[in-house]
Amino acid sequence: MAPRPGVTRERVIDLAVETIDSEGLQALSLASLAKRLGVRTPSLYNHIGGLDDLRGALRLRGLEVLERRLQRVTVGRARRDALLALAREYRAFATEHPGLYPLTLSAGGQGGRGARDAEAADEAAARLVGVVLSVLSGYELEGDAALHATRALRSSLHGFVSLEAAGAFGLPLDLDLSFDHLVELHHAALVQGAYAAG
Amino acid sequence: MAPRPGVTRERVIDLAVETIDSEGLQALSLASLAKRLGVRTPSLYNHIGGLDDLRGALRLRGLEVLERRLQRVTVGRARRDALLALAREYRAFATEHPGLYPLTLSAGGQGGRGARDAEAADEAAARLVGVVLSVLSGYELEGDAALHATRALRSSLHGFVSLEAAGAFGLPLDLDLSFDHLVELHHAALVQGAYAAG
DNA sequence: TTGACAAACTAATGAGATTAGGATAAAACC
DNA sequence: GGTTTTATCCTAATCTCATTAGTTTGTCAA
Repeated sequence: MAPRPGVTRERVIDLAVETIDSEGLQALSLASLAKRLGVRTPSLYNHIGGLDDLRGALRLRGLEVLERRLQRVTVGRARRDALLALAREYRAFATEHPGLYPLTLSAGGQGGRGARDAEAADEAAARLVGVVLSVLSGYELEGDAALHATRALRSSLHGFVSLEAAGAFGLPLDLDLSFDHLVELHHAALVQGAYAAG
Repeated sequence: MAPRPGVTRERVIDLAVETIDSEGLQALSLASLAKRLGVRTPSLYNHIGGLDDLRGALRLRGLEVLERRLQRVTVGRARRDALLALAREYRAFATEHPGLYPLTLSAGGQGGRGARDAEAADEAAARLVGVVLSVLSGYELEGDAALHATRALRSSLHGFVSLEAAGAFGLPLDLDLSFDHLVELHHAALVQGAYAAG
């Protein structure tokens, strides 16, 4: 299918993921990717539409992996069990992919080559929210309450892992414990119907 | 004090704040700042140590303003009153400063010209955490519980405003309501001593 | 008026993204 | 097997930007 079996879009993306997770988001450059792939920079344009397109592809990749992981750890579980599993897996993903994780929240791309990716990423993001909603459905919320609860949970999870990654939790206090406390807080609120009025 | 009253460090920083809040973080460049200041790019180096130094200065600026604002709205209030005021002001700051806000969480700088700024920023960040701790002190937590609660609250606040800024809350459901729900969740947990075991 | 100094300038370098156009190897086709 | 097609890769060039070096020039103070 492809003449001269060398670089492929997948290989570029794979290498980009490795790069940003080990060296940080700011270390992502077409020049360094090309060098590590043994190719000149402009050659990358045969596989990706440019840096923005690559970022869009990375966003899609991250969302797909995260959604799959959350899906996997929550099947067969419900309520507190499912909630804790989902939360811990979310944090694990962010910890293992410190570069990829923040890209999953970047804004969708514009037009051009990455339009398909942007659309697919939006769908993956919707499925991801769906997984969270499924977990919360075990608490039998009704109407808008489930949506408010989903937003609250996503906020707490994203906030915690972001602050953790930024090194914003300075004090020498167990982070795992803090995280579990945070999740328990949500569980308690869900059990006690804190969202009923909403 | 200064020959040729033209550009000053403060003016550069002020203009940088305007730029990132109106055009986004990625729009920050020495070239555009210099042009808007009516000066050649290298001249900026008489006032700032470079782009990294400028980012460090912006981080400091953001932390100082945020801390001052949170301080102001919580004096004379306690418990639920103080908590809600602090949370809303936090969100207001993030909304009014979509470019400056994320910089407040960036990692501290290294050496060189920005070392003083980095140190000052760390102190401002510590004061900011102090404000949150003060608000939570009204709930009479003891020991590590207060720290866990602070982390939980910061996580939720940062997460919400980040997701909001990223446009990650897609559904047409009132955001103000979701936010207040989230804050009430923390209030309820604090009142009910959810952190007692910690 | 003059000397000192900060602030501004020009010139140059280097990294990086991106585009245009030509060369080529591999696959597809006859 | 030879030919055509096509995707991949290349070189060359342009553009933007950050940064450094070295020089000029206002402005203030003595």
